[in-house]
Order: sequence, then structure tokens, then C-alpha cells
Amino acid sequence: MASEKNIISGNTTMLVLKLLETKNMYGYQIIEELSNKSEDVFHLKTGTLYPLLHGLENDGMVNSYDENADNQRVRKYYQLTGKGKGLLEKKQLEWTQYTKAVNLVLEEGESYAFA
Amino acid sequence: MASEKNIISGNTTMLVLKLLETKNMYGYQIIEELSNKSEDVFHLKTGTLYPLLHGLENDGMVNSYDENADNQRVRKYYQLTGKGKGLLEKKQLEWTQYTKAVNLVLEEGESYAFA
DNA sequence: GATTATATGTAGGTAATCTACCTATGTCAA
DNA sequence: TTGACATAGGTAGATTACCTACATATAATC
Repeated sequence: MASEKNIISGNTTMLVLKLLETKNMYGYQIIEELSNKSEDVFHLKTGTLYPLLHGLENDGMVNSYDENADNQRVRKYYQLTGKGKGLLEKKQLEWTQYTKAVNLVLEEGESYAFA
Repeated sequence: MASEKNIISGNTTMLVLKLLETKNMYGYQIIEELSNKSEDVFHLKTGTLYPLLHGLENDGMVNSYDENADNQRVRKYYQLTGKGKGLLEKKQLEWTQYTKAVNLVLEEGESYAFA
């Protein structure tokens, strides 16, 4: 059926930017935190996230830098740029308008008897 | 940028089924009503809707029948089936869970100071 | 007579996400 | 000590949803 995956469509960028707004994160951490904060609804796949991050970096929405973890493991951290913050605001506005419009259609027939 | 089109992604089927739940409609009418009820946020393209309707009919989610309009024009009406109603309920549940999860991520940092 | 609205449709393209794979290190249990 | 699992980053190719652009035809309007 492959219906579950597509409901996410178009909003992954917004969610990732939103997480990076609170603090700098590395890829694996983004996947974990998104899963936690969404109460296990979102489980980003690496094949989704890493190309997405590379694209955001190419477009100047995020910067990246390497940092060593406690255990000598190197992590690639991403930081939101001013441009990225602008994109986030735009996407959040679109999200608000979109959900409002969907709910107008869904609530039709329940709220209004004379539609 | 092509960002506006993708925010719709995955939910067009739900919206179309929802409209057909209220009454039987023909394709052109679905486009008009969806535009009206969403306050002009959704403008389905014929290249999106007609193939979608054909797919729903193939899957037994809707039935179709021809009917003459006042002006002798033939319209192809679509009617929601029991199976289609089941799909609609499933999609509405997914939508509710999905928007709730997105809002959990978006509200983070505003509601909770100690995240 | 020309344009616009109504009405249905197809072909081909793009973009977002997925599946499925690869590499590599750290940790823990058998 | 080896095997499994978690951590960490990555790519190639497929799938899917929706779009653009086109084609067809009738009715209404200018």
C-alpha cells in the first residue's frame, strides 16, 4: 500500500529545521530526537535524512562542522543559518494554512448542516 | 522551488473521499468544491484528479455512473463505496495522528522550557 | 466568430521519500 | 573471541504523488 510514508511528504524539511532551531545536532541525533518528540510517529530513514541535510547545506540553510564525541567518534553537527531560519518560518506558515484548509474540508458536514 | 505542491502530498485521496461522503459528485465539481471549501487553498489539477479517480475506481473505493446535466452534457458521477468509506476513516485517523505529531515537534521550545 | 467556462482525459516529467545496500567503530553478552 | 546490536554517515535506484502540458468536445457569452 505504501500509504504511511507519503503522509509525511513535504514536511520533513520543516521538522528538521525546527529541531536545529533549538540546538545544533548531528544526523543520527536528529533521527532519534524526531522519533522521541513525535512520540514514535516519525522514524526518518538515513536514506531520507542524509541527502536532505546535504541539500540544505548546499542551499545555505545549514552549516556543518565535525566534533569529537567522548569516545573519539567523529560526529558531523549541523547548525541553522539565518537563511535556514527564514525557510523554517515560511514552511511553518504554509503548514498552518494547509492544516487549516484540510480541517475546513474534514469538518464540513459536521459543523454545517446547510452546506 | 516547487514547495507549495508538495505540502499537499498524500492527502488528496482523503480530501476527495471526504467530499464524496457528503454527496455524489463528478470530477469537475470535485475540483470546484474542494477549492471553495478550502477557501482557495487547494486547486486540484485535472492531471491529478482524473487519474486518481480512475485508480480509486479500480480499487473499488468508488463507483461511477453517467448522468445527463440540464444542458444535455454528460457528467461522470462518482459514489463512495463501503470499502471507500473504510479507507476514508483510516486516512482520517492517520491525518489526526500525523498532525498531532507534527505539532508536538513544532510546539517544542515554546511550551516546554526544560526540554 | 472568437473566447471562456464546462467537462474528461493522457503522456511525460519532477521531487520527496523509501528500500536496500555499504562502510566503520564501540559495546556488551555468550 | 566472536557475534550481535547500537552508533554514525553514506549512496543508488525505485516508487509514488503530483505537476505541466497537451488533446478533445460542447455550451455560453461577447
